[in-house]
Amino acid sequence: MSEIAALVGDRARGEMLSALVSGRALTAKELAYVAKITPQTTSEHLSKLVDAGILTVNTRGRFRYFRLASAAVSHMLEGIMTVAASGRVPTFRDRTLARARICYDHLAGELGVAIADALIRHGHLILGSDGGEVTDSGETFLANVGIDVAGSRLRRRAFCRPCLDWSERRYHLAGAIGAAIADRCFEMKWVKRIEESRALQITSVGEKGLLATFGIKRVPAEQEHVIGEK
Amino acid sequence: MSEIAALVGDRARGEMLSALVSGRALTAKELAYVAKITPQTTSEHLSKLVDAGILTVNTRGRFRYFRLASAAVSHMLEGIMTVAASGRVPTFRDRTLARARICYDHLAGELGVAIADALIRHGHLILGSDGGEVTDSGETFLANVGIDVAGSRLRRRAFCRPCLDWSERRYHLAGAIGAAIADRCFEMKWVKRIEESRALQITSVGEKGLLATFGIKRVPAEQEHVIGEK
DNA sequence: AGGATGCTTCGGTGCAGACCGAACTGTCTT
DNA sequence: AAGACAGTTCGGTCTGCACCGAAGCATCCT
Repeated sequence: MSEIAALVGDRARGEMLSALVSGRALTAKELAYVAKITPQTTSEHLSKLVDAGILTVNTRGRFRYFRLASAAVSHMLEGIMTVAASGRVPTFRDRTLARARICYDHLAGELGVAIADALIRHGHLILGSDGGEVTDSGETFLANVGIDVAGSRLRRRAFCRPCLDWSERRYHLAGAIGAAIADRCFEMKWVKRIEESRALQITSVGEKGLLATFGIKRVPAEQEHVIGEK
Repeated sequence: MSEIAALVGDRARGEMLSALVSGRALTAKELAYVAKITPQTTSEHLSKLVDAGILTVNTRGRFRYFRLASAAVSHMLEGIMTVAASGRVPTFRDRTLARARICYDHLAGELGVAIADALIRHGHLILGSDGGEVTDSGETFLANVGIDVAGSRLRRRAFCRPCLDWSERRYHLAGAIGAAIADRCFEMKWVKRIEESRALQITSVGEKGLLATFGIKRVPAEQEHVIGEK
């Protein structure tokens, strides 16, 4: 265990991994930039991370794209961030991330929770002890939003989990359906990435769309930030 | 983030933290023993962990008892173990832990999942998007087992989460109710700790009790161990 | 072909931090 | 009061490893 933690425990590697929680695949050079180190050193770090099964590589010509190897890795990183954030005074950046962010491949933060809540409240989604399921009405509903649950790739089986993380201690939708919803939100330009981070900004189109579709009102910005346990 | 991970990333500190995932409070000397280092060095490590908010101390006379500071810390550690275990060949020890173990203060592993499943199947527990709730029948049922949900300390609100960990990728019951169930299982000697680890052994009394109470049959020992994603 | 670009390998430097021995504080026992 | 025991503080050693410069290997462009 300590071997894995030690890999995350280096400043430079930590920066790289944080950048990759956005779910994007980045090249070695881009990662060198975010970690503020030379390409040589970056290369060493990356090969260690790949060897440990934390990252996977995808070579495209002379570029090598690195991404998190699995949802388990993303989950681990969020877990570490949770502990790191507790007891710390939330920065502006923290608050931005708490509002809406990408967590590997799905939406998290207040936005992610609000969407999951809305789906459940309207009976579009049922959550049981082992994930959940999209209902018939949910299938129709999502189809109207532009997500074809019945179609090929997606199974109705939903995977939900509580990003028991530093901003919300509630469930949001992960897995294939969560990823599809996130993709669709990008497609419709409801959200867009802030800088190169995993924080998201809800566009004005998005605010209208979210209200009309899910009944989600703008989250007041001055809302108190909840941190840590109980 | 990397600061927290670096703290876990040391071999000696990792051993100590692993020992503490059992939920027990251990003294500095005991931790020195499990980490195989001298008391001086242990002291340094422990003060770092306490400063970082990973551990809390409880001084009793000349003894100082250390324990994990929060469920978030426990959760983080399980997340790291998940990644560490994936891709590794499961050892006998892994299999023992996968069967039944203590996760901070509640039951995890196959046993933890089986109990949560049984409660849901019999309508004693409902899980929603934000944790769950013990039903009326559940309250009666648990009272018969010796757990007073209606009583003072416990609220009906259940906190469940998927220990998306290396042994089971399904929900089990955590929080106050999960802890109460675990306590009661110890009280009735249904389970007992193995060695000084967080692994649990189901006693013969326990096997009978679990079958009679929850309808849980003995899990076949030769069952294949599931590791990793998907 | 020649040069630019992305990335890796190698060799050497320097620093952080894990570790222990020795000495000290505080608590409990007899 | 003396000794045992739990834990800490201090000083010093030594190793692991993050880092970079230089050089090498692919791939792409023109």
